[in-house]
Amino acid sequence: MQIECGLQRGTFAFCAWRSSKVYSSDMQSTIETTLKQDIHSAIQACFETTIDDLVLQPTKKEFEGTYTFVTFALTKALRRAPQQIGQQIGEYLVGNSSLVSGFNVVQGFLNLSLKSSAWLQVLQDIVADSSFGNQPANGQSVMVEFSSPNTNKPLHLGHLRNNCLGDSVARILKANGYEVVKTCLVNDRGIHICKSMLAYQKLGQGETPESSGLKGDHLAGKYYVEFDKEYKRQIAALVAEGMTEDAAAKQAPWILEAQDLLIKWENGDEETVTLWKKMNGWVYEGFQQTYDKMGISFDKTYYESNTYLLGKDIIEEGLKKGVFYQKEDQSVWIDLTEEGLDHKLVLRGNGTSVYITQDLGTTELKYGDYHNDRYMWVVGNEQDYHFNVLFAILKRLGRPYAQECFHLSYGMVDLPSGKMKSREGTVVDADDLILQMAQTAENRTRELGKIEDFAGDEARKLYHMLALGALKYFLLKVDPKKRMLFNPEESIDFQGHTGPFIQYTHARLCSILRKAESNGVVAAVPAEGFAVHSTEAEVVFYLSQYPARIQSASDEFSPALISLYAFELAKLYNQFYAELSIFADPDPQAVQFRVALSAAVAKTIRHAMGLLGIDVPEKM
RNA sequence: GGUUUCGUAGCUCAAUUGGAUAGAGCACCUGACUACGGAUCAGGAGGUUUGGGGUUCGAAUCCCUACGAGACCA
Repeated sequence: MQIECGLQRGTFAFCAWRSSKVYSSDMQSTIETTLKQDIHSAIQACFETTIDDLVLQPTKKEFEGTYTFVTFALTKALRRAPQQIGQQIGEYLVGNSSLVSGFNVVQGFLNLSLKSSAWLQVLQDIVADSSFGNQPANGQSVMVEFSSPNTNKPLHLGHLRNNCLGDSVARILKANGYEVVKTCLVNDRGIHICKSMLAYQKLGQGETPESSGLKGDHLAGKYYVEFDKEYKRQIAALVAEGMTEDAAAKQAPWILEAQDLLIKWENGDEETVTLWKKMNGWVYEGFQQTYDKMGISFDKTYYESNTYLLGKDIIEEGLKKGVFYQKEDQSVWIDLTEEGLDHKLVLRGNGTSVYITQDLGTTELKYGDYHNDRYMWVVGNEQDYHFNVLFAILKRLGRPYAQECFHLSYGMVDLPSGKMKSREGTVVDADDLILQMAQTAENRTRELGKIEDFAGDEARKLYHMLALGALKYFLLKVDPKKRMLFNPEESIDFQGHTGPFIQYTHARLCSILRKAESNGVVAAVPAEGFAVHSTEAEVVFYLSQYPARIQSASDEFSPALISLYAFELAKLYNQFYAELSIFADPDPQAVQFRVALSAAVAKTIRHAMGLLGIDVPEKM
């Protein structure tokens, strides 16, 4: 008899990559595997049956035990009460399992406690595993495209979320065995770029980053705002003369001039292209400074100015294949009603591209360059529809990579006043925010006065590390899919559920390890005959969950899972730290064990924070 | 108008994907040993999971509906 009690993963309509994932059991610790085998034996022995996929969950804190086996699902097939099933299995395990020391049954929940020897073995395995947290190469490669800024304005908080997510997901995939190519597609041409160019031509008077002291991207952004101001004035003036709002928006002198500039650029007009190059150069330099500060880099940068003409040949191909159809005005469309989408324009009647045309071409280009097995785009959820359309078209065209594309759609960062709008000046600037965070870190550190022995340069590095820790953690601890709120009035915290909390725990751990070294204590896990305290067992158990957590984070593309893990681990360790003395314990085995445990926690915290792109200090 | 996402403590977020008495942090109140770092720890208070129906052993989670918020498509 077979009983179904496994969990089925949800499926995602547009992503074979994701929907094909099944929770694998290969990431569980060896102790978990053994325990499951023992439960299987118990079920076999008690009820003469087997079950397919047996699920263990961590026991809730308010109950005694570490692992919980839920028996509700078995009641129908066994025709017994859930308590009775739990009781029988529990009794069998205590008598026959080498791991189980005790159990209790609450309704349909069988809570199991493990022997000290089991925990010693688990920690021993973790300590011995030099690649703990890293999987061997799985032979799959994935391209992660993220950041993708516009060169008409500086980066803001929304970009920071994007950057942190893309960077962290890339690290997580890598730890899970993927070969990762990080790419960035710079949106460096188009009407919005021409707007700042025009305003600069009109008002710039030769201003440069050097002459103004402004960072290049901020300088360009300033003229983008100037354009908008003047444009609005012109519209208002036309409306005052009796024109409708719509007509005025189309006929204001500056918008006409900007459009003219765009045509000149497309025709390669020398003066225009020179200005474009000059201003974009400033912006790239500014962006690079911000990326450097954040510790973010790319393996390959694509520029839209090189790719915006791509894709037209694919339209041609699609027409021949009958995937697209042409209207009388020569515009090209695709009917995606079967996929639950609309009719979608893929090429304008005058032969010019729309976004989707370019994306078709760029995706083809990326595939040609790298032949990755999988492609990910880290882009805000405002473009959900766009990506659904893009992937649907790729499938219709029969592209080999169509099934392997995934849009990592993340929620917007909102302000208390609502959405950030750069033209209305309601943005939180990335550079400002990083600077402000560093200042907070400095103030806080000075107050506490713990690093008086640091040289000036060393201290500055620490402030920066803490600032980025706080900022990145703030952005990564929330489920990527959900929108999140940032309140500039309440600056990002350094206490509680924060990056610095975890960084602090690491610093304190390092302090312990330094002391162990100076005391001549060697970290060691006793083989037998040492009673592991329940708080210690909790820490060991949590450590053992780490590989499975990385696997989930990789499957779900969610750094938030790693963030929460690091926080919980730090919190558990702090409890242990407050509860038990490490060096004052009379039992030398206890001292060695606790130092070994501390070393393992330090290593794991460092690794987990590393997956978030956050550095941890040895002192703070 | 059509499509779609969301609504959990005063605030910001969790909840092992349908499991136990819905958990953390912030803010608020009360405590912490000359043992290792108090950016810490222990405790208290705080909830009709937006309202209303339904599905079943069991719902914040799935279905229907009303209200509210966001996004996208012309």
